Amino acid sequence: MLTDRQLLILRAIVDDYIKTAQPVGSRTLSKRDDVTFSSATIRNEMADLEEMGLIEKPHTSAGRVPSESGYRFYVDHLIQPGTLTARETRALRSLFAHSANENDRLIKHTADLLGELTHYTALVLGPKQEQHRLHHLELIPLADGKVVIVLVTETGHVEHKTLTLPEALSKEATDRLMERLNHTLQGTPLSLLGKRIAEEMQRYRSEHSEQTALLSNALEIVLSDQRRESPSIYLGGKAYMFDQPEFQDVAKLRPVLELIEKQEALLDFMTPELDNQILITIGSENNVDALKDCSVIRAHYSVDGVSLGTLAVIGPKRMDYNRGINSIIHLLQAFQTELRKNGLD
Amino acid sequence: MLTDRQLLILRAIVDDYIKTAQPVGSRTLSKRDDVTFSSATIRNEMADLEEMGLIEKPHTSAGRVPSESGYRFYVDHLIQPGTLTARETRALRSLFAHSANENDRLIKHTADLLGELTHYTALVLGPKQEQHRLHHLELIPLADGKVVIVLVTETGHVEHKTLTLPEALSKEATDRLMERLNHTLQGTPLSLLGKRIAEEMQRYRSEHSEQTALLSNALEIVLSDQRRESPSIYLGGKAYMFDQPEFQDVAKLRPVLELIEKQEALLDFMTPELDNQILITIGSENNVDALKDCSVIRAHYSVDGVSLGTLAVIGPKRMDYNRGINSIIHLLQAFQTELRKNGLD
DNA sequence: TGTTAGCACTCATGTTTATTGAGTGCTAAT
DNA sequence: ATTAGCACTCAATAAACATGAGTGCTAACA
Repeated sequence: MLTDRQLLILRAIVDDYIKTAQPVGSRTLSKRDDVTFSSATIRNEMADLEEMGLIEKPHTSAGRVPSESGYRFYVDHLIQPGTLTARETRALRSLFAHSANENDRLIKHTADLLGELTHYTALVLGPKQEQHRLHHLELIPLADGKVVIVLVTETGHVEHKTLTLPEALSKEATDRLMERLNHTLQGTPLSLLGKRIAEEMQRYRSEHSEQTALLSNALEIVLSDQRRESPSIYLGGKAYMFDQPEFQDVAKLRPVLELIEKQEALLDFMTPELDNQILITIGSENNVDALKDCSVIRAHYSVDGVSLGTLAVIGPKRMDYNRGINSIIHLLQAFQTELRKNGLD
Repeated sequence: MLTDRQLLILRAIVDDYIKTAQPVGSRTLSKRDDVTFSSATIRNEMADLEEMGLIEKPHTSAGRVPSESGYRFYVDHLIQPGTLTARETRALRSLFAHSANENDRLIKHTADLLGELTHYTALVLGPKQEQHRLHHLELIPLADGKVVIVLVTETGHVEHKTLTLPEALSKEATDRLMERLNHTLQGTPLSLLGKRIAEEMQRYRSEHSEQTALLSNALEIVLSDQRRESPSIYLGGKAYMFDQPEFQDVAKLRPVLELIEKQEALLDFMTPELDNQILITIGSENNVDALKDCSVIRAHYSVDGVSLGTLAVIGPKRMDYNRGINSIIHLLQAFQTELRKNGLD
């Protein structure tokens, strides 16, 4: 167990290092107002903290730097909540005021805002569409046997596909088919849509003419394909990565930026098993090599108890956890409110 | 006017520098197979070329490096066409084979492909939607007075907006309105849609009940807004930027990557006055500070004589112009063919 | 007269050597 | 238990030097 003084020193080291990115030495610390004891005492305590694995020195004659365990301890025990400044709260409110009632834009907006609040790169994982329920299917014929099929969910989410049919179809036949599909499938979650539509089509084909077989086939393929589309990830504040001193080296910067652009890779990362709390992972805890020098703060957002997606902030291990956590908490609130207002998507 | 020997030397310098990124000296050159004269002679010629402003030296005792004018001359006079390797052509064909018949994907795909071919970052400016003509409007009511309006163009392009109406509307009223709108507005270019719809609505409102005034108002706002959406830009091969030795310094890399993410900034850049040729701009010729160390190759693509958008490759001034130009030419062909097949978008 | 060998000169780059100073650990005195 | 004091370490910076790739110029050559 750590003594109060050790806690004070550890917190001071982490705080200082977060601010300056420079190893912090005993003399520097001894000059702080809240430190009443001498640098020699600090050195002794530091030696102990180092033995416990909470801090380390880059080399013999350098100051101390928090180790990963040090950050972990800091995050778990030493962070004092703190709040957003009035200005930030105002910014948050006014910025949301402008946001459209389309959820796509709202999400993009949220990502930007989170970046701006934290000065780190922000990620927002959009809601999985599998849970959405079908509201309406519309089939719109174009020239040349091409057909646009539009799918609207109960939440107002719209998807569309274009397909080309080898033969023209009679309007009556398609109308009949669509009416039937809409009738039978309304309310089906997108995740089941593929299967349901296959069943329905089989029944339909046995009852009806060969002509619509073509269409039904195409529909089946197209709509079951929808299901596979993974939710998208929105980025905000990408440029903040450039500001971090630890990423001034392109070799360090590159893997992070590359990972961030890779939707697939991020997907795993953004859908962690996660109690309804905020999850902070530090360096190697991320289990992703590209993020071994980064820390990530994640939180799920939900509406009416249904978890929909994830907010995340990504920065160097020497991240301002306080600010990150606070920003994400506040934004989470505002964002969820906004989402609920829009009708959940 | 340059002598043949000077041309040979200039070309050799540029070629060499493109390959190695190292200043090239007279001795190195004299060892090439196609050089029959001595390093001293080369030095004399180099002095002349330098006097003409075609090459320069980073410092007194370094080799020579092409100046911007040097690249310009090289591009204008010294490039020999060359072709893609068989493997590349095959890759190109097979990759397009997989591409969906949605133009969005086709374009994204093209951007990736262009990046892969050139090993530079590629940009594709999507077609302006202003020229598209309206094919169909569909209005789909959701719960809570929310309404999704879906717009389909003759080319199969789909846009949608969600709006919230303060009062519920009768099905008949909306059906009547939509039928009329579809009838009147079909074939209207999106660029004119805002105006047309305003006119039409005015007429309509005078004829019909107050109730639909709400809807028509909303529609007017929503649809005229569409017009403002600028065409999007697709990126491919972003990561190749990291490979360039000239961008190993974050300070150099940053402005370029930042610019590339900025849709608005790129828009100007991607819509240049451009004869139907390929346009190459080198360094300061780009008139964009962030690109002062870059060269850009651009080409418009068109279908049936209508210019639709732009392909571009962006790399260091020391870019492999040959490869860039060839790739863009071949891809341009393939892409346009594919687009025509899809029906122009 | 154009070409080339030769040579002095330049200057980025790399290596070695000192110098400095921020930091530590340990010990002895308080 | 705390702290002053001191010897020690080592990154960082600077200065001194060597190296070598490159140049420009001149004089000899074909």
